Amino acid sequence: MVTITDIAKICGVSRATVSKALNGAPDVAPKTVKLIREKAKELGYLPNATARALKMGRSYNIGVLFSDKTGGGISHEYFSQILESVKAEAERLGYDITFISKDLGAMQMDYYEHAKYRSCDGVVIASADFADPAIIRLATSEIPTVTLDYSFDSRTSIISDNVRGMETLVRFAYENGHRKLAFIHGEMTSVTQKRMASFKKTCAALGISVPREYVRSAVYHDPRSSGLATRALLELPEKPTCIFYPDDLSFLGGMSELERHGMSIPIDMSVIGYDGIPLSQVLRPRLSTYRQAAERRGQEAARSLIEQIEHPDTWLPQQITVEGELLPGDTVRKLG
Amino acid sequence: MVTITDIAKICGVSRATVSKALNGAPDVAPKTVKLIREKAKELGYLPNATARALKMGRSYNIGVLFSDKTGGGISHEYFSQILESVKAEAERLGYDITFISKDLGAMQMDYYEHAKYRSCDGVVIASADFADPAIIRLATSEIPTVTLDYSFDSRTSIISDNVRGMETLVRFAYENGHRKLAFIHGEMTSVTQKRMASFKKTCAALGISVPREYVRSAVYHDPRSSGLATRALLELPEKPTCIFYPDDLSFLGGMSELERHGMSIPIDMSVIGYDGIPLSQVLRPRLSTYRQAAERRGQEAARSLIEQIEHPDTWLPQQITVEGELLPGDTVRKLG
DNA sequence: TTGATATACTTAATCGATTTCGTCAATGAC
DNA sequence: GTCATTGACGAAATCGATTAAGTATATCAA
Repeated sequence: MVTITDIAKICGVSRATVSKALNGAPDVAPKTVKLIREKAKELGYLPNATARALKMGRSYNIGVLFSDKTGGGISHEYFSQILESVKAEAERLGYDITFISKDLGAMQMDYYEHAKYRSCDGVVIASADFADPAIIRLATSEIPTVTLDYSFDSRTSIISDNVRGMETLVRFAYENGHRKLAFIHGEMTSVTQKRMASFKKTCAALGISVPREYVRSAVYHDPRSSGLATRALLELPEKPTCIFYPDDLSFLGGMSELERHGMSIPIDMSVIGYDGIPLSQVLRPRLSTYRQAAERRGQEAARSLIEQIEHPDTWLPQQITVEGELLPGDTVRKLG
Repeated sequence: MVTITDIAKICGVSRATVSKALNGAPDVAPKTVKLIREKAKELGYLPNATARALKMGRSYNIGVLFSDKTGGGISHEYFSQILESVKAEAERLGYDITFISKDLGAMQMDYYEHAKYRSCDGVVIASADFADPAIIRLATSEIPTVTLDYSFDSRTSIISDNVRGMETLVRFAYENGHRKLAFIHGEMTSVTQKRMASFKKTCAALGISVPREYVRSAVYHDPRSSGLATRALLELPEKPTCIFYPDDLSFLGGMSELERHGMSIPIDMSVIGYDGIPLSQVLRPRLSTYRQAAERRGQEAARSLIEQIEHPDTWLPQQITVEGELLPGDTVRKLG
C-alpha cells in the first residue's frame, strides 16, 4: 500500500508537506505541489479513508436505515427506488452509504450504537417503526438525521403530501361517478392516519357517506393481507364500486382475489393504488394511482442530510414536502 | 465520546489492559476484566470501528457492487432480493456493507480504487458488465471477490444452473404440447449464451426446429424492449404458440403488447419468464417461470466471501451452483 | 535463600493521515 | 546594516485502538 510516507521519502519532503500539497494547502511551493502530485499519481497513491476519518472526525459515510421488522423492506420497489436515489445523490456529493441495522454479528447494538460504531456522519431513516425506542433514540441523538414520512421535533424530514394525494384520488373516483368507495389501509402509522383522515374528509365534503364495513385494515406491501381485505369487501351484501388499496403492491393481492371471484378490472370493480411505482404503469390495465416521487424524495433526503452535516451552523430543521401527481391509469371505470 | 483511555483512567489501569480485557485476552486478571467491562457498560463505551480498522487492517466491511450502467440495478426485484440477502448474511457474521461505485464525488476512482479507499475486506460483484476493464481490474486484484453469474479464473463465483433451468422450461412447454417456441433473449452475456444454447439444444433434442425469426433480442429487465420484440413476433405470418422472456419483469412488457393485440394469456398465447421473483406469483395468471433462489445466492455470496476473508490459507476458489426450480404457474396453456 | 516461572500489567510503537506551531532563509524597508 | 515580514517547509502531537516486548510481583521448587 502506498502511503504519504512513501511519497514523502521519494520527494524528499516531510509527510506534512505531502498531505498539504495533496489537499491544496496554501503554504506549499507550486513546483513542490507539482512534483508531489506527479509522484502520487505515478505510484498509484490512494488516500486511506479510514485514517482520514479517524483524524478528522468525519467519515464521509452516511447510514441508511430500513427497518428490519417489515422484513425485506429494500425489496419493495418503492423503497429500492428511494435507496437508489439516496445512493446516487450521496455519491455525487462524495459520500458513501452503509446500512444501519440492529445486531451486527455477535455484538448487540441498537441503531444509534451501530451508527456511532461506524462513525456515520449522518443517517437517513427511510422506513421504520417510528414508535420503536431504538429509532427514537437515534432520531433524538446528536447524530444528524433525516426521516422520511415522519417528523421528529427539530429534525429535518421529507414528507409526501398524503392529504392532497388522497384527496386527489377520492375526487378522481368521484368525478368518474363512483359513490361507494371502500378503503383498505395499512398499519396505523401517522402516514396512514393522514391518508385516512383525508379520505374521510374528502368524502364528507363530496357528500359521500362511507359505511363502517367499507373500511378495512391490512398490511402495507403485503398482497396477501390486502387480498383478505378484498374478499371481505366482496362478501358484503352491497359491494363498493371502487376499492382504494394501501399501495400499488397491495393492489396485486386484491387483483388475484377479484380474479378468483370472476370479476375483471375495471368492468366489475374499479381499483386505486398508491405510490405510482414503475411496475404499476407496466401492468395492464395500468393502475390508477398517485405517484410519490421516490427519486426526488431520496435525493432530497441525502441532499438535506449532507447540508446539515457540512453546515451545522447555518442549518435549520425543515419539513420538505415533495408533491406527487395523479396517474389516471385505466383501473377506474367511468360510471353512469 | 467514550474511549478506552477514559475507561483506563477510571479503572486505574493502562489502555492496553482495557483493550485486552474487552477483547478477552488471556493475561488479564478476572476481577480486572469484570471491573473494566462493568465500567465500560456504565459509561456507554462503544469501540471505534475506524480506529480498529486502521490498526488491524481489517474493516469488517464488505463492498457490494451493482453496475451503475444498467441504471437503477437495485430497484429490480431480483437484485434487491440479492442485496437484501447479502446484507442479512453479512450482518449475521458481523460485517457491514457499503456500495462500491465509480466516481465518488469529485474524485474519479474506479471500482478497485473505491474498494481500497474504503478498505473493504472484500467485494460481492452482483450485477455488472464483466467485460468492463474496471470490473476486471477489481476481480483480478488482491481484494477478495465473489461474482454472481460469471466466473473469473481462480475466483469464487455463485452460478445459477442456467442450462438446466432453460432445459426445464423448454421441456415444460413441450409437455404441454407446444412446438412453436419463440425466444426473446437479453444482452449477450455469458448467462444469455448459456440459456440460449440450452434452449436450442433442448429444442433440437426434442425435435423442435426454431426458425430464425423466432429468436429476438431485447434488454434484461426492460419491459419496453421486450414489448417491441413481442410485437415483432406477433406480426409474423406464422405466430409462435409460446414466448420465452428474458426475465419475469420483461414479461410485463410482452403482456401489455399482447393486450394491445387483443390476445389474452394463456388462451391466445402462452408465455414463460425467468427468475421467479415474488411478483411473478402474485400476478394473475401466475407466471410460468424458473425460480432462481435469490436469497440463497446472496447468502452464499456473502458467506463464501467472508470465508475467504477470514481463512485465506485454507480457502480455495470454487464455483457454487445454486439450483432453481420450476414454477409452473398458469401462463402455459395445455395444447391439443 | 536463590533462581526459575507464572501472572498481571505497563510501555511504547504502530496504523495513515491531518494540523498546529515553530523554524529558517530570503526579501524588503528604513 | 538591522529588523520585520513573508514564504516554504518540518517537527511533533493527535485521532482510538491493538499488540509485541518488557517489567514487577508473587509463587514455588530445590
